[in-house]
Amino acid sequence: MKTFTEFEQRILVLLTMIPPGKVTTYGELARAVGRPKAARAVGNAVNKNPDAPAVPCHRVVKSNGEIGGYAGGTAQKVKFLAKEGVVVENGRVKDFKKILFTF
DNA sequence: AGTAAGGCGGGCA
DNA sequence: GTGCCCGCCTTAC
Repeated sequence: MKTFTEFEQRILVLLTMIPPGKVTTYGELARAVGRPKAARAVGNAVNKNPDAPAVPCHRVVKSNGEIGGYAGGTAQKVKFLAKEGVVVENGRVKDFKKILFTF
């Protein structure tokens, strides 16, 4: 078991709460952990995501609706989202606000 | 122990 | 809508 920091663990848990077909933002996650300005830290935690399939890190997008980045490639991220019913256009989530899941 | 980098956010011109 | 700045938090080497 690697040294999972509280922060990381918190993010991972929150990610698992995200229902399929929905997306959240780094800012929301940061806010959920009590650090609304820790969006970067969130991205970092998610990036090191130990259980990629178990933790829907691909369901995390930027605050402006952009896909953001992905350790395996944004294309892969979009692919996964599309499979879950999330439509992505030109690197941005369609109806982002509508499928945005907030804690 | 200190430094660098990171899958960002928000505000302003 | 675009571009630029700074700020914020954490992890890893």
